Amino acid sequence: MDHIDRTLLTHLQQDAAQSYAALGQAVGLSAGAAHERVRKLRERGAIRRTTVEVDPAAVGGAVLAYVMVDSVSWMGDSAEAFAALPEVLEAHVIAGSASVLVKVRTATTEQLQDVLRRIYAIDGVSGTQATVVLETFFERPVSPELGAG
Amino acid sequence: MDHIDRTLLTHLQQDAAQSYAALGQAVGLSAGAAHERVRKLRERGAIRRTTVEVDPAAVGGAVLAYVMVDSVSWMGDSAEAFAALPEVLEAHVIAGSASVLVKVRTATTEQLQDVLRRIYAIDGVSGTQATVVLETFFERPVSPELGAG
DNA sequence: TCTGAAAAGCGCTCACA
DNA sequence: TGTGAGCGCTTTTCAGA
Repeated sequence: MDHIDRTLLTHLQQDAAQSYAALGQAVGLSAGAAHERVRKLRERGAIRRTTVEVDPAAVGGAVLAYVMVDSVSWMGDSAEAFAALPEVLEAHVIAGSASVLVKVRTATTEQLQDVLRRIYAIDGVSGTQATVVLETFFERPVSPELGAG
Repeated sequence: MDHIDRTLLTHLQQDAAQSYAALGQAVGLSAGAAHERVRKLRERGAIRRTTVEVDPAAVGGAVLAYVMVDSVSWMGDSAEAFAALPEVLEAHVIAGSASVLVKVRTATTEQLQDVLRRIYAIDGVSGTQATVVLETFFERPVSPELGAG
């Protein structure tokens, strides 16, 4: 994982549909060499998959909220319970008073309320504190340049 | 945006490198028709871009934290100040006592501390409350099937 | 809006350095 | 780990329905 690899990752994050010739030119390599490096980045798992970025508002996810989930028992193996709710995009075990932090997207605040009800129904959950987002400044992928430290 | 479009989006999220022939077969259309639908999804902005999913841990982002940022003044036009910090992956204006919620990834907790210092230096910021993630259950893209309501 | 086919471009693999 | 070239497949386009 050198500077060239990080630059390749940055360019692929911006546009994964570009040709290997263009990608190679951006880092001063031939198309074949760029292809080989990207193949290895996939092999190592640094690149997980090629995907498309979907506008949340276009598919019924205009309302964004973060929910602190309090519990009375250990939530360490409740991943599936949260994953079963399609509106829950992220679920993390956190340090602090609450035990799980989840990111939720719904079309309306009524649907958000329904998701909170379904979270509350999960075994061990004793309460929820929802924080509704009024405006999103930006959402962006992790910068490979952080690795340059 | 009908059922076919939502299915196309779901398949593209899973693998944007597959052929239009395979994509069309998944929804019962010819490659040409699938191509035309995807082209329109891009045109409308439902698909923002084709990208790669990068493993955060592979590029110096192993530590994840959410930070509530309190302020003494209106933070509505401080988007650039947060965007200038590469470790800040998301920044949202929120309802509630704090005024901005940010998602941060760093390699170490020492670097997280440094990011908090730089956030504190932003004009109007009066305090930060960081919540460190101990374990991530999952992080996934918005489900196009939400739109089926 | 779809199908089917033709043309142009690219991915992938190879021999070689 | 790199280059450059070839074959084969895919993207992209278009006429027709």
